[in-house]
Amino acid sequence: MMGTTTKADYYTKEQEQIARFAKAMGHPVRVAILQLLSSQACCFHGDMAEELPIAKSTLSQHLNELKDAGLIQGNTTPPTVKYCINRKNYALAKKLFTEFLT
Amino acid sequence: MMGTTTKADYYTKEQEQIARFAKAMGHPVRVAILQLLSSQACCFHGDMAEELPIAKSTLSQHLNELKDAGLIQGNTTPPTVKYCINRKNYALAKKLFTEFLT
DNA sequence: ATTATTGTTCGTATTTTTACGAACAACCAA
DNA sequence: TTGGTTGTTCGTAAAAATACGAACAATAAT
Repeated sequence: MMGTTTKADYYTKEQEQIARFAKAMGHPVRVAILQLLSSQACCFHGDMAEELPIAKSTLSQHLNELKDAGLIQGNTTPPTVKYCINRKNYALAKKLFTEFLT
Repeated sequence: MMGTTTKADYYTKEQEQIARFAKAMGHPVRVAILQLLSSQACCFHGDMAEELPIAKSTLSQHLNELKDAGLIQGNTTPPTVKYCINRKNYALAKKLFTEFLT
């Protein structure tokens, strides 16, 4: 099917990337998580579970979305998991948003 | 029910606001719309409908979400509608994101 | 070997998002 | 009045997001 333009490739990589970061930040609990991680070097899942008004299984889902978007990274040392901001992508997000919102 | 903490008021206003802006930007087509509006002073619905790979009714929905989030504003002069960036909130979003992503 | 701790995965339910075409409303032109 | 243009609203369908508790896995401690 050469020459067709599907919806998958209509948008630029940059548009997709901005949307991806933005979507990950598009829920208050994920904003709260990022702020927690950003203020304190790193954080254990359990510490966050205590702070936040959601079930631990729900927290896992949100952490996965942030991880999939590249905004955080998790370090498993069973039975605990330590999460940190992915500084490289965090900086990229800042750059993209700053340019975008001009 | 004094003294209860519902989910509605767990998050700070700032967290809610960041999430709101981010959510609005969390779809490639809405990123594309904002870029269109940002580059050319303003834009008519119809012009965007031609550029974008979605039905006009779908475009209306996306424009409404951006409007509800406060990122754009629409000026109706029937039968056309002219949309513009809401510069005040655009700047607010930039400020919030920049601080947040530090 | 049992038990306790931590976090993920599974199953499920509810809500929200995304998308489309058809129908409609509002205005201008013939 | 009859069309023509523009954009919204309606009805609907399909997909994704959100949330929870129960069950599970992996390790450390007793």
